[in-house]
Amino acid sequence: MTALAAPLKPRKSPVQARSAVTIEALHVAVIQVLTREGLSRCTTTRIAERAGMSVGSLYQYYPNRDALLAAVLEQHLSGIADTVERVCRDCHGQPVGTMASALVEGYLAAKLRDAEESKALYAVAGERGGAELAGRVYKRMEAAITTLLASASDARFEDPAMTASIALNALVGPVRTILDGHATPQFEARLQGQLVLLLRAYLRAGAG
Amino acid sequence: MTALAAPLKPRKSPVQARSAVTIEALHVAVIQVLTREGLSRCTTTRIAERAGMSVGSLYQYYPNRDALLAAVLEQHLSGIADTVERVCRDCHGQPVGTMASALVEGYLAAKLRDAEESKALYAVAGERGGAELAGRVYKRMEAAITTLLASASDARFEDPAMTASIALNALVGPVRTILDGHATPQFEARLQGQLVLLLRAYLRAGAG
Amino acid sequence: MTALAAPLKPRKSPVQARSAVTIEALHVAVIQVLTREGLSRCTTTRIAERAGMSVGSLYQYYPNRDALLAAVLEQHLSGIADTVERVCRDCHGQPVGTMASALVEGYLAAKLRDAEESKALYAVAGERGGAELAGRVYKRMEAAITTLLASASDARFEDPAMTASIALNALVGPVRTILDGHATPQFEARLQGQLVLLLRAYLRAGAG
Amino acid sequence: MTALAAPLKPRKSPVQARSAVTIEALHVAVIQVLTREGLSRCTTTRIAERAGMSVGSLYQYYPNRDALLAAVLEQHLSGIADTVERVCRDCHGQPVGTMASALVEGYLAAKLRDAEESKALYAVAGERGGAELAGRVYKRMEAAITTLLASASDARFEDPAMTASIALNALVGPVRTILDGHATPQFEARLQGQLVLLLRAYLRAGAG
DNA sequence: CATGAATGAGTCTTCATTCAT
DNA sequence: GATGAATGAAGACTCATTCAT
Repeated sequence: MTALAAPLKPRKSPVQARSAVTIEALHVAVIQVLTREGLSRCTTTRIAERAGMSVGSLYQYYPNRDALLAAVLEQHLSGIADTVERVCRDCHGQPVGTMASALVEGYLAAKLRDAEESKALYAVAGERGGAELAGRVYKRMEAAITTLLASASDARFEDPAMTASIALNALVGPVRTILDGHATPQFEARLQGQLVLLLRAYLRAGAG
Repeated sequence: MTALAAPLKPRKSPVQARSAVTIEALHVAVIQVLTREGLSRCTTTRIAERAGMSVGSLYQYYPNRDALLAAVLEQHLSGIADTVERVCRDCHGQPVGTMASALVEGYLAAKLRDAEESKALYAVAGERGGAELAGRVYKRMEAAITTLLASASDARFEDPAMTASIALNALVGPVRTILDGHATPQFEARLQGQLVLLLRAYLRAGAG
Repeated sequence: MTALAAPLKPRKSPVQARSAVTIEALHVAVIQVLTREGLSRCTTTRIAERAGMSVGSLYQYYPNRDALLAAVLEQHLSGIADTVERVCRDCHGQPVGTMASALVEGYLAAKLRDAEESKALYAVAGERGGAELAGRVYKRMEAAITTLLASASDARFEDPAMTASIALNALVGPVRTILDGHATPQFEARLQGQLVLLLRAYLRAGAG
Repeated sequence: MTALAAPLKPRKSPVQARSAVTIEALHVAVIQVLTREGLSRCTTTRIAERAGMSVGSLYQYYPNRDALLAAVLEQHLSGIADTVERVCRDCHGQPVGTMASALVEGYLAAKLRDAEESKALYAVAGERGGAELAGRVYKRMEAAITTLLASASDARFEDPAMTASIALNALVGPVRTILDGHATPQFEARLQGQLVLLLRAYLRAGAG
């Protein structure tokens, strides 16, 4: 996966219903193979097999393995970013305490909804092109949070972009720890509360 | 890298000076090849070549490629953990504000000292066994920080382990963002200050 | 192209105008794809696409890829042979000097009229069955020239067939050199004159 | 074989005796597979199998299939060119009649010595890069013949290069006809005599 | 009849690992 | 102990051909 970022889009636009179904089957298969076999054993043959089609068909929809993996990763990350953006719109103009809890809840919910998927895709994101792709999506979230913070009813930030970036990235670590399975049940149970605590404290401290 | 977690230790104990030197050369070579070629092109032949020895010799020291990669990853993460543990010993009994800044400084310094190495190894850590290995090392750091927090002169934590874990993981995300290169120069410049802010605010908020 | 020599003829007799048009479109497409992509990338899908039809339709007209390529090659070579035969008829009974210049002019004109086509088809002719096909067509030309030589008004050949064959094949090499592009502009410019010189000299020398 | 001309040389210099033997085995195998199966079925697997080694070994000596085919073609053509050059040196300063017969004899002998090999390689020479390679070697022969003609004791050529080129290429066609098998036994038997006749007539006619 | 998605055998190429020297 | 040639399984990708729509 040297050029994961290259051709991200399916070859055929899923105009026909069948295409959409096939593409979805491929994405699901990727997650499954990734989960069961790991990235290095996530081969086109195995993906196609699990998706119930031939390798040839896979290549009818994606120009190469990397494009497929990238598409799956992008779909996943876009979903997370969509959630964060929606949360940001909903909290616009609220006090920072509300923002903090809404962000934590939204991000956590989005990431944990398909925990398997989230976990499986960390490996893909770690590859060359995956990091760039992830970077682009993170920028979207950062921008949304920046706008959000600037609208806070009870605080004023000197450098909202910086604060937004730190805030977002501070959520990433702990959530990944859970997904990677290095967390005790306790940790998991109390995570959301602690993250709200963390974010509120930081936002309040960071406000002028 | 199907069994990254398997045999971590070199076959030979580095009793002889030559072994230690050879092993070190291999580790350095791994980082270089990883950086220049990426994980998928980080082959045993290339590693051996860059380390100035034959593939055969490589297999004298490690039973297989995964063991070598795992050893390099472990060495790297152990180094980070050592730093964190030292910092924790040094700050024992201090106020939380001091602890926060010391932890941030120590962790950042350790990770950014060999930024190339840190970055290169993310891919290795993403592989099957890498996550578990990373998890084990993180436990060490978590334990050290837990002990540290419990010794704070100006605070008392209800669940120091939980707080330690969140605190540590909150550092991970932002640092990775820098290493992945998705950070603006501004971000990088002000990172340490913001992380100290973040950690202090969280620790104070989390203290009973 | 394992069995290039196999079924040469289209499945449908071009009774219907549409068939003839479609077949012609396919032949043109073959030349274009061959020129732009080379033999190994001259696939049925690409041919059909360029001919403005589906692969399925292509198989309505030819039983397989090799049959199509063979048909195109045969059409091309037949055209050359037709020209040579016509020239031979036109010069019947003339002196050898006239024959030589007419043959050279006719062959050169036919081959260079569609230089791209001629050039593209060398690769096809090089394949297994292509050589046999080419051999058959050359026999036609050889026969025509043999008859021609036997009718010469100013010469008598001991073995006209032999002389015809050598004469014909002596033209082939130089013309191919031009088409392959290894010829200087000078060469090209003076080629016809030299070939006439060559042929006249040989025919006169070969005449009893 | 899109880039047949690319890396022509073996990866390892055949310093060790074993290398030379292995390389020779590969070259022989290429000719055999080419002869028995045709160019399109001349795969790396089949070549290696016939050479009595594994595919991996093949790739230890050549970076890819095209490089191997190109090397075989070049070796063959170089041999022909060597012969022609030697003949040209030997006849330097002789009368054109002598030159003509020596050239014909030399070229024919060289090409027919390993008729199978010569025949098999026509297909390779037809490929993209093969034509260029062949072009380069032909230039060598052309140059040698040009020098030869300029030294003729009994003739003076206005444009020896042009004459050399036509003369050389006029040999190519008839010889190929034999090798392709489209020749009657008669043709073959009398070929040399006729070619000498052809060349002598042309050279004498072309001399000022 | 036309279409073009699906198939899967077959290609080239790479690489971890072994073992004779 | 060191070396590096040999191995061959496995991966990514292509393409001729078929057949359901």
